[in-house]
Amino acid sequence: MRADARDNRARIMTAADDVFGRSPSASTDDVARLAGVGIATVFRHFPTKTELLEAVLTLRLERLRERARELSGDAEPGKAFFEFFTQVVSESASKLAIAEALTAAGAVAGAEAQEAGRGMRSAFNDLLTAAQRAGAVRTDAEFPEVYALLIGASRGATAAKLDPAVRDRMLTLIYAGLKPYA
Amino acid sequence: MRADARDNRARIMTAADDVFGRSPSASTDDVARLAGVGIATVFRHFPTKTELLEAVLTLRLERLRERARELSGDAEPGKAFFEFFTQVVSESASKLAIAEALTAAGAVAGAEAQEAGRGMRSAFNDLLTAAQRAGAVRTDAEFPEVYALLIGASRGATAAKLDPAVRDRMLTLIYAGLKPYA
Amino acid sequence: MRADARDNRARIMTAADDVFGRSPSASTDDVARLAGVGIATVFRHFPTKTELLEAVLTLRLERLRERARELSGDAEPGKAFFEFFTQVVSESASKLAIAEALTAAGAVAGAEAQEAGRGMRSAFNDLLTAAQRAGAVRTDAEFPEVYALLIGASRGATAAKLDPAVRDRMLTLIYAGLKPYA
Amino acid sequence: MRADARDNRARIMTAADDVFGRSPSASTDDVARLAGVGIATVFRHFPTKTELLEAVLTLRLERLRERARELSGDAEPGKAFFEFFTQVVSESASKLAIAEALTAAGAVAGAEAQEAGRGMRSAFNDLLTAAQRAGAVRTDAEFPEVYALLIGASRGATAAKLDPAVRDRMLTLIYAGLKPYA
DNA sequence: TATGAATGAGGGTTCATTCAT
DNA sequence: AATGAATGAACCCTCATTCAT
Repeated sequence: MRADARDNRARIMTAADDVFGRSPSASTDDVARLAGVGIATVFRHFPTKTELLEAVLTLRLERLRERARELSGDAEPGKAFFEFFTQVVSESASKLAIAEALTAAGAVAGAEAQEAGRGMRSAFNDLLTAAQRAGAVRTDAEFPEVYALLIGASRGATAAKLDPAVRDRMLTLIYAGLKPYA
Repeated sequence: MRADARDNRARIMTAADDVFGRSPSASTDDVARLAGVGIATVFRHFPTKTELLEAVLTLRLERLRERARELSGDAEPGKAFFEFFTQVVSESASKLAIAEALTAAGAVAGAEAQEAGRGMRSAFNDLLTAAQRAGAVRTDAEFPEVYALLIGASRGATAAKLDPAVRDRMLTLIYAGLKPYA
Repeated sequence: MRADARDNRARIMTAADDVFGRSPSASTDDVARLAGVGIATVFRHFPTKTELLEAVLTLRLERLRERARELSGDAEPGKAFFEFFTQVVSESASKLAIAEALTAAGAVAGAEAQEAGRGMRSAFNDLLTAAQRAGAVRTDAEFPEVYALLIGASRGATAAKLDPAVRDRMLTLIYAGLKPYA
Repeated sequence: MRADARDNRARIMTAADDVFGRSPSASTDDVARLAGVGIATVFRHFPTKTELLEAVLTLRLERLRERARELSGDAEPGKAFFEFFTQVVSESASKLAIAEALTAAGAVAGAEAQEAGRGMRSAFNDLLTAAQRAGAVRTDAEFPEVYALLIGASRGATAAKLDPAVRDRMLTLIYAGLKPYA
């Protein structure tokens, strides 16, 4: 791939992340305009709008996976787990795409997106397990329901455009339910 | 209103609830086709697609309000509160429209929908307060964050098409956080 | 025809004259609403929108014919002719239907409308001939071009929403051309 | 602008001029079909039907302005004035769009169309003034009413689909009124 | 007879995708 | 490889006309 092509691809991804983060029903033209390229260029890189959306989701998932991995070496696994959870939900409030990405993580068609979803969930599972081992999260909580909670809290924050203070109190309630002896 | 018109209106509402319950971006044609009427008939009853959507949401909200009110006289307020919560989330899993209704409850333009939203939230607040008085829900949990939890759990269940067992375990975690001394 | 039916017919005609006088592209619903009847009643009386329009034109033409006939007995034929001309153009400025009627007078399909058109033109021709005999209008001006002038002045006044003062000065120019030795 | 785009734009304009010249209520589809392009292409060049109509009017007005300017250097200002007047009215008989353009010249929203309208009226005014200075047109006739006459004669000729001979005799009457000592 | 309801064809407009430069 | 232009299917909505009450 030529250098200018790689550049364009990156700019399209950035633009798409921004545009779809604001409004998932945005048009491909919007993306092209923000990226400063012609619309045909977008379709050259992503033959289908769906593929473009999947690429955005994949990027999001990979970033979340990275963050989870960074935190997984933390000395305080409980703090690491809750910090990750909080960050995801907080960002979801302003980035529709994150909540979409979390949801679609399992249902998406493309191979790359699936792999990214698996990786992200795996990293999140590591955080959870470590926190449980450290006694910071009750051990009878299994991964599927905790992940469902993460999705729910994210989508709830996104959809309702939640007041940050309310969002934090909601997280406090969730964390109370996740902690041992609760 | 004439009998046949009332019939058609009801059929359109039912069809719209079904169609938008599956996909909120469905077309008005889809609704008309499922209802078995011409598209102009839909527009005669609901001059705008927005008004049709709002009517569906309003109906949903009114049903939820009814259910909440029925439960509000229950002898065991704690049980009543959690039962309502569970029912809402369970149904949301198969009916997008419910989650949409919960979210839109405050943001919707139409007067009727707004009133229905207020009524539903008020009835849910009554359930919450009674449960708190009965010692079944911690008293430092205030309405906004509990409602946010309800929305989040509903949207999460909807979006992820959650396995029912997982959904129940997720609710268990949420309830653990809502109960006193948790 | 029953008495109530005759009443309704008259009310529909009045409403149509008003509505189409303002906007020739108005809908049949507008007419029905202003007339205070159901839309089906309009179509019972006038099976086609075209027929309704023709009825309105016919009425207009008949009124113009009446006015021309009233003036045809006037002691001063010249004054009568110019008065009629001025009245028609003045009213056209606020009633689109008049200009339409004049234009359509010859091109309309319905038998009644054709008859009304012939009657109106005939009465106008009488006014013209009398004025010419009285020496108030040049005798080499024949009916077709004088009628064309009437149509033109009417449509011009209508279309341009002419300032009344300008409209009068325009008529002065036209009359200067119509008078003998001019 | 690319060559093919410029070609298509020209073909759309030509088609629109033709179609709207026959019937101002024609559909955008009609224009596209006659132009031999897809309907979306029409909307790409003219985002709104109104803008397309205005473009057609603007073109007409500019052509009239050009013709007026060409004639304004004529050695016989009187002949030039009447020739322009006659040409406009003659063409209007077969091109609705010209009469529409004349009428809309002052009432149109778009900046270009307004400018074209001003330019055309200004050029016509020059012709008039020169003709008056040369003693070919009475000096007490001011621009507004002469312009109103032009509009009226055009619309009259258009609407009535006037026989050319009658049209010419109508113009003779009008010119008689415009000449001095009349 | 009068009415409101129902209808389908059509209108303007948008958008994902393909084509030509 | 990059671009702007072209496309047709689909969407929301309106209206003259027909049907059922």
